[in-house]
Amino acid sequence: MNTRTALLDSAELAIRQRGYNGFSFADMARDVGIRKSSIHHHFPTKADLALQLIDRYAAQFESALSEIDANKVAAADKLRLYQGVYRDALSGGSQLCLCVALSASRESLADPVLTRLNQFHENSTDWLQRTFTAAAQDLSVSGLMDANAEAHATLALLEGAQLMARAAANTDPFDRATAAFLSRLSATRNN
Amino acid sequence: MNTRTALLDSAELAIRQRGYNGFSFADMARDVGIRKSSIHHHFPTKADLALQLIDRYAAQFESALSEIDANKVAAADKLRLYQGVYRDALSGGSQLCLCVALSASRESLADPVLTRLNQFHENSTDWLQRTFTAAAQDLSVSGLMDANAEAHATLALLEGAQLMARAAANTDPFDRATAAFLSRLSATRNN
DNA sequence: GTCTATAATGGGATAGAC
DNA sequence: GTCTATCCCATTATAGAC
Repeated sequence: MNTRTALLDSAELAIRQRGYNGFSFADMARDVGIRKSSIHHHFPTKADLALQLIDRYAAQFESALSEIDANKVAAADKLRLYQGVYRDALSGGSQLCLCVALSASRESLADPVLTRLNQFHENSTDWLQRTFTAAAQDLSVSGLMDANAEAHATLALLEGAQLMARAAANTDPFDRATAAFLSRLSATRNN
Repeated sequence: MNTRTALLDSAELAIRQRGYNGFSFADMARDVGIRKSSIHHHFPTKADLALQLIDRYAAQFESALSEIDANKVAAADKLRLYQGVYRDALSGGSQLCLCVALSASRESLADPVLTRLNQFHENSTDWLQRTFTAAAQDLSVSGLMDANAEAHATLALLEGAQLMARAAANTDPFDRATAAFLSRLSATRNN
């Protein structure tokens, strides 16, 4: 495999498991099997690496959302899949999704990284708002409020639930926190 | 003022603004006006300091909840006050409440600190569950689901909303994320 | 209780050979 | 692209004088 890709993979896993401050060039070098000074050839600074990491992640996430949208299913089904993405990312409570991990490490991030992070959050709430607006049409979600409020609440709920589960090193808090949300989604329906 | 108290205050503010890794003995020493080696007289290690900090915080929080309970108001009013605690702690987006800041810095915490943190989360969900159970009696909250699920969802929502707002350095995401929650609470009623 | 002085460690980054 | 060697900095922590 590409050394550059191996470095990105190592960094992403470390950040998701131990946070931005828990990832160091020394650790990555040991992981990949090169010396730490060699990393600077691929990524001049730590901020450069973080920037490319979040860009790669955002692209993957966008494509995951497109895939969800490609299926012509009810809005409730899309929201169920969206919750599943966050639940899967937890890996049983051992890691966060990259965006939550970076949000939690805000104080250590360079400005350009912070900008991309907020862009990521905006893209997420935009997609959620569109989906909740669709739900108001297909009536697949119960107790609907304003779509913008629902979108922000859903993102906060899922990110907060990840944080709780990671603190407890257990999926349980995530499942409890999202149970009420899931129960508002109507049963799957192949329209 | 007590040097010990001044050190705790300085540490708490630093952690809430910049995270657990953004607080150092050097910074505290400058804040308080002593040399950093003198800090070890009051707190042998950084973990000792963190432990005493979270204990102090948990005691303050418990007393705030008792004060909320002391007023014989509807459950919805108590939940509104609870949301207000988290909103006020944000200080316009410049800091988190200590428990969220520590949750976000999980990877750097010593085991005893992590234990207290999870204890704090349990106390919080217990109080919320009792309050949602009361809401099922006084009918002051609309769209009620299972009290345990509501409790975990509310804590995750508030902590996640703080995280979003801190990332954006703005209260706005917090207000949007909690708007739907607030709208479920019936208007104030002096019973 | 506070000071000076000093470990001991680990972090990101650079220069220059190969 | 990767290496060795080195730099510079910040961090927590300790010893011992006052």
